[in-house]
Amino acid sequence: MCASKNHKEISIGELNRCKILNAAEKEFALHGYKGARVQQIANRAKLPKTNVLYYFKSKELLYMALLEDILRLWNSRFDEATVSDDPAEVLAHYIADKMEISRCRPDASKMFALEIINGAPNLDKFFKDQHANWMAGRVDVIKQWIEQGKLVATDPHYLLFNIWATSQHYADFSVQINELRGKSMTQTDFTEATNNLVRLILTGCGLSVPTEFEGS
Amino acid sequence: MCASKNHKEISIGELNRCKILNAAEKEFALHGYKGARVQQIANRAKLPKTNVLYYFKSKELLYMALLEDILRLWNSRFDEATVSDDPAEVLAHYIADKMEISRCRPDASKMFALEIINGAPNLDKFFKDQHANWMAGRVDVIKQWIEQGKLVATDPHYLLFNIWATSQHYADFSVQINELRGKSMTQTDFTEATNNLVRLILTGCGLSVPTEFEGS
DNA sequence: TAAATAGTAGACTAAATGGTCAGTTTTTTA
DNA sequence: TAAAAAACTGACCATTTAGTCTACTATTTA
Repeated sequence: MCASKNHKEISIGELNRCKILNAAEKEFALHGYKGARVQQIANRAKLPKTNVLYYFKSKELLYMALLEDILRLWNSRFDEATVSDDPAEVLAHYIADKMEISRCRPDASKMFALEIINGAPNLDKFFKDQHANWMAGRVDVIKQWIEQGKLVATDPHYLLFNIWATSQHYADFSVQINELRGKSMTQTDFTEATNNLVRLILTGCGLSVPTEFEGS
Repeated sequence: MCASKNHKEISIGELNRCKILNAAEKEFALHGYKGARVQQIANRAKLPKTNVLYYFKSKELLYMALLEDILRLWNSRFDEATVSDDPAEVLAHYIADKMEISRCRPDASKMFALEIINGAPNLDKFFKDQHANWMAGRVDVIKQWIEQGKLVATDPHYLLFNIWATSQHYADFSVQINELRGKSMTQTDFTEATNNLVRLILTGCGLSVPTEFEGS
C-alpha cells in the first residue's frame, strides 16, 4: 500500500496521507469504526490530530477511503476462471492468494471483518451487487466443473465460505493463533499452512493437489 | 442464557440482569468494547441507563461478566476425548457442536471474535493458560491418533484452527453469508452446512464420515 | 404492618471526542 | 523572487460519554 510511484518524487502530502492511512488501518482494525479514535490515529501516524483532519475531512471519509482501498485487494485470478480451467489449479491458487493477503495485510482483513460483523453498513448497494454478481458467476463455474465430473458434488457457496473462513482466520485471529502455537507465524509457517489448507480443501473436493502445494 | 430456574420464581432483579446481558451481548457483538455505548445497551434492554449501571457497576464489569459467560460455551465433549476414542466420531461431533453455537449464539461468537481481533486484552493470563493447556492436551490426542494410523498425518494445530474458522464463520460473517445466498440460514440449512463441513474436514483427514452426517 | 432492602430514575458532572478556525510556515509555481 | 498554493498547528467548541448523586417507589422480610 502507498507504494511510491517509482521515478516520480513523492510529495509531502502523499507521504502524510500514506502515514495516516497506515495508522488508521491499524486503529480501525483494532477497534472498528465506532471504537477508533482520531487522536489515536494521529498518535500512530506521529502527526497532530488537526493534520489528520486536514488530509481527510472527517473520520468517516478516512474510513471510507480505506475501505475502498481494501475492497480492491479482493481481486484475484479466480475472478476470470472459466469452466475450461483446471479446478485444482484455480482453487489452489485462489487459496494461496487469500493466505498471502492474510500474511501481508492482516489489518486490512481485520478491518473488513469488523465491517461485516458490524452489519456492513458502509458496503453500499453498489459493492453488494457487484459482490453478489461475482458470487453468482463463480458459483456457476463451480457447478459446471461438478457437472463435468471434475469436482465432487458439493455446495459451491459453502465451498467458498470455507475458503474465506480458513484463510482469513490466519489474519483475524492471529493473536489466538500465536498464543496457542507459542510463537508467531513466520513466512515459512505460512507456506506450510497454505499447503496444509490446499490439501484439506482440494482433497475434500475430490481433487488431487498440484505438486507445487505438496510440501510438508 | 438466563434460563429461569424452573420451579423457583424469577425475581425482578434477575429478570433485569438478564435483559441487560442480552442487550449488552448484542451491542458488544456489533461494536466491540470501545465502540459499544451504555445508553444503547439501555435502549435495547428498554431500561433507563442508570438502571444498567445499577446492576453492573460499570461498562467494563458488564463486559467482563458477559465474557466469562461466553467462555463457558466453549466446553464440549472433545475436551475429554482420549486416544481410544474414534477420531471420526469425536471430530464430527465437535464440528457439529461448534456449528450449533454459531446457530444459537451468534452474538456470543461475534463478541469473542471482536475480543480476539482486539488483541484479547481481557482474556487474562488465567484463561490463556487454561486455553493453552487444553490445546496441548488436544494436540497430543490427535498426534496419538496419527501415530496409530487412525488419521492421516496433518498438523493438529492447523486442523483445529480450520475447524474453528469454518464453524465460527457462520456466526461472525452471517451478514455476508445471507447477502450472498440471497436468504438467511434456516435450521435445515445449518444441518446441511454442518454435514458439508464434517465431510470436508473428515475426508481431508482421511476419515470416513459417520452415517449420521452423511445427509445431502 | 413497620422496617429494611431492592429497584427506579431525573438531573448532573467531568472527561473525552470529532471537528472548526484563524493565523503561521513551508513549498511550489510563474 | 514574488505570489500562490499547500501544509501545519494551537486554541477552541459543541456534543457525547461513562458514571454519580439524590430522592423516590416498590417489594420483601420479620
